[in-house]
Amino acid sequence: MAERIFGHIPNVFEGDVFENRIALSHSKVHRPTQAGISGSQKEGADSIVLSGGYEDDQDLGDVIVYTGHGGRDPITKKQVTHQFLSDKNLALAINCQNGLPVRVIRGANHKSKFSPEFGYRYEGLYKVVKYWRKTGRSGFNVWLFRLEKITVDQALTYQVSEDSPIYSKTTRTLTAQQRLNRDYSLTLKIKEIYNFHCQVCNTKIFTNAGFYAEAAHIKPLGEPHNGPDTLDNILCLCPNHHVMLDFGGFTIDDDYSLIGLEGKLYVKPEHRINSEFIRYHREHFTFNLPHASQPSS
DNA sequence: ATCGAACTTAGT
DNA sequence: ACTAAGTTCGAT
Repeated sequence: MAERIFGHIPNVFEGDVFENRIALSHSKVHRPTQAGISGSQKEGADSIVLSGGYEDDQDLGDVIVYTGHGGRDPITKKQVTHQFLSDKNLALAINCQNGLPVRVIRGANHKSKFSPEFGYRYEGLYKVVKYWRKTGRSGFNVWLFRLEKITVDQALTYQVSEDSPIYSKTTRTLTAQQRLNRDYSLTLKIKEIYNFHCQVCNTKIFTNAGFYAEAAHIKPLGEPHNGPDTLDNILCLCPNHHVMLDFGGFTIDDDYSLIGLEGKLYVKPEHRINSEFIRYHREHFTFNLPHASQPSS
C-alpha cells in the first residue's frame, strides 16, 4: 500500500483539473475512485472530494462545512441511518486534533459557485478546525467538519528554512510535503511509545476521537535554536506540560529530575533522550538556574 | 487474502 | 432515471 501523503502532491498545483475520478486517483491527489474521504482512522485523512450528494454540506469558499460519510442507502443515496464518528469520519477528527492539512477537491456535480464547470479541480489545503454531530435534514445524525483554507502564507511555514529562493516551487513543495509526513510519523511514534501518557504527570487524555497527547520538542525547531526533529529531542506530554516546557515553567536535569516541578520525567528504556538538548533547554528557557524557577505555592 | 463500502461512470 | 460494471482503499 502506498504511503499516505499529507499536503500538496509534487507537481500538482491548485486549480489543476482532472477529467474524472480515475484520473484524480492516478494523480494521487485523491486515491479512492468513489469515496469522498481518503484516509484511515489511525493516520488521518489526506484528501476529500466535494461532489454533491450530501445535503448538509455548506460551501462558503474558504470555509466549508463538510458532511461525514456513512448511513446512506447505496441505491437511493438517501440518509437512512445515523453516521458515527468512525472510519473516515474519525480520520477527519484526527486531522483536527493533530493539525493535519487535508487536500480539497471540488467536483462539477457539487453545486456551488465555487465548483468547476467540469471534472474535478484541486482547491488546495484546508485545516479541520472543528467537528460536531447534528441531526441532519434527513432526521438522522450526521457528523460535520468545519474546514478553513490554509492561506499561502500559512502554507509557506511548512517549508524548511534551508530552502533557498533558487529552488523551484516544485522542489519546495516536495520538501514541505516530505517534512510534513516525516514530522507526523515521529509524532505518531512518540505517542505510541508512551501510549499517550504524559511523561511528566502520566495523564492520558480521552476525547471522542480516542486519546490525545502532544509531541513536544525539547530544543525548539527553527531559527535560531534549530533543534532536530528526531525522537531524542521529543517528549510525549499533555497540553499543560507542553506549554510549561515551551515557556520554561519547568526544566529537566540530567538524571531526569524535574526542576520547577515535583518528581521525575518518565523515560522508557527504548526512548533515548540526548542530554545535550535538555541542557540546552535548562540554559535557555528558565530564568534562574539551577533551582530557582519554582512557582510559589 | 478476502471483503465490503464508496460524494463513479457509461450505457440503456 | 435506473442499473450494472468496475476500481481502489481500508479493515478483518
